[in-house]
Amino acid sequence: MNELKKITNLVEEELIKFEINNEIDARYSNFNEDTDIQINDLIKIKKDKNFNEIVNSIKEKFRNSNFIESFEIVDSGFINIKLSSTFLEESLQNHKKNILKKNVVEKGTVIFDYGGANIGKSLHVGHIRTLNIGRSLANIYKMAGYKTITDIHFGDWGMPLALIIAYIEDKNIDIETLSSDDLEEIYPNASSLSKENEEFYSKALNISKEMNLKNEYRISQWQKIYDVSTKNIKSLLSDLDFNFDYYLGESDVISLLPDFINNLKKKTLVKIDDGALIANDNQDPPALITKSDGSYMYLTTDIGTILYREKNFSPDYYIYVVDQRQKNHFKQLFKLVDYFKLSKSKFEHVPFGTVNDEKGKPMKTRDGKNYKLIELYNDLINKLSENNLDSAIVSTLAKSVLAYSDLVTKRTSNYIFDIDKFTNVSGKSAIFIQYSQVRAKKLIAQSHVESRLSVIGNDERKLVIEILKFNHFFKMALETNEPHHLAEYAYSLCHEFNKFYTNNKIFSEDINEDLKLHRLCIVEIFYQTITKVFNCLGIEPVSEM
RNA sequence: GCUCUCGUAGCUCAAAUGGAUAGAGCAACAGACUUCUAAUCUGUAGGUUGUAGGUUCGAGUCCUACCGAGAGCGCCA
Repeated sequence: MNELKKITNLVEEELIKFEINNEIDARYSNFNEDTDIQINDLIKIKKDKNFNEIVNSIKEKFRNSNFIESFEIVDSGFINIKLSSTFLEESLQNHKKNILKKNVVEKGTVIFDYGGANIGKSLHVGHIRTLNIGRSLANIYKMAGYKTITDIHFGDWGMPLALIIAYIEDKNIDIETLSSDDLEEIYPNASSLSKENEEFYSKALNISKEMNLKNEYRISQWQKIYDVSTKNIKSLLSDLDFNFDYYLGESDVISLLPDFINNLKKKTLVKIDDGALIANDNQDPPALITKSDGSYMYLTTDIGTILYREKNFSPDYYIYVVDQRQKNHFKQLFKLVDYFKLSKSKFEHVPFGTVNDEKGKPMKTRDGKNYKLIELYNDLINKLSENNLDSAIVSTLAKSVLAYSDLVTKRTSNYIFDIDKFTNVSGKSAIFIQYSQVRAKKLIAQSHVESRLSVIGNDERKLVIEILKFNHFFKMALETNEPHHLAEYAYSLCHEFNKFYTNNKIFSEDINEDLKLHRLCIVEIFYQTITKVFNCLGIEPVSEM
């Protein structure tokens, strides 16, 4: 339960006496020095004939509450409350229990589709959004009590693969000795060739069709490309701590499609239009199920994926962490889920903005190619290596920068990627929160006696209140699918801790034993909380720095 | 042309689903290390929240119009 509910209950109980059933909301506030929380809802009943009586009744209640140290009810109707030490202590103890609780599955199953990796294409800076947001949300949902399943959903079928095969044949490239670096060069070349050379394009179209018909030779070519590319992508993702429960792809679901499509035809849920098969549900633009040559498209494989997931996972909730430019695609897909009766589960597209360069265009390097994820990672390693640290710690720090610098920005904004800001080691950064966490860890390690909480004084209360805000931001991140709320919170929590650290010594001669153990207890709870936040964000705390 | 998203400090971004005085970081300037890690902390300066209206006790947030930016609109994914 939200600890502030104790306060709002007091107000609600009084209102009920006057037959008012409004739900009261309390929020943390920095209105002034004497205000920890504010309640705004009284304004709504200001016209009530008993208003003055209600106010007096609430005042009386507050005076008798040991949760409230002081309060005021101003004329405009705001209630400003300073919380008592008793309240803070109790809440902090509850918070600690809550945070140390193991994840228990008590809600439904949610499947996360994120990562956006495509066979034959290198992971580039644009991929960090789906990877970070997806991983973070999966962690958050897990903590919230859901069973989570993560699936990268490889783009490993259709025209891109056909283009690669066509190009390999066209240029007589030896498929047996193909490397992933070769593939990364081949795809852009094949793609541009298909745009200028019609003959090449129709060749690829034909290969795509042959793949769908399970032509043995094509499948064997496909398999070789698939093996080389997925091995490379998986290993990079694993190095960067992006691990999935499943590495399934479009290719895993196509076998489910022929029967399904035949069934749709029988039920006349689809019809031929301009030679192509479209859904018969009058969507505008129409939902294209197969091309006029019968081969599958984006929607087709996504439908197949739902069939697969229903059969193998039966999730209650589907979350797709995919670029917001594909909004219409998901709108169509979700309409088809109902129209074709694919599933009764909840479907949600969690869109995000593009990562742009300083001119506002999607991120590229100077020569016009994509800035690869591995390059960014190496650049970070180089930058952080300047301080003589163990290489394992440097790589963990680099990975935390990769996550944090991306996750501080609201999901939907198209943000401008700036390497200097991204790798910033002071201010609001991964390095800052890692440093704070290390400081706390070091303090805890120095103590050999069990800490214990006592009266929360003025020196500790700001930090304590900041710690208590965890619930709010966690819930906010969960409800809006926005990890940045927790990333912002990580900064303000650490900032509050660093202030505390600077101004209040613990292992100092003038600090008595009680106060020492009391402060250590708060530091411990800070540490447990920030560790939890790290976990939510997909960041691993370093041991030292 | 239609649809969607966005416009906040010099720059990059927040802002509790409508609350009081719009906050951070960077950059600038000024301070704090004989004291648990200064990758830290403190202070100064910086704003008519694109413009004009509207809704109400109250608007960065909701509505309308306009200006500006970006994205998407049938056989790519």
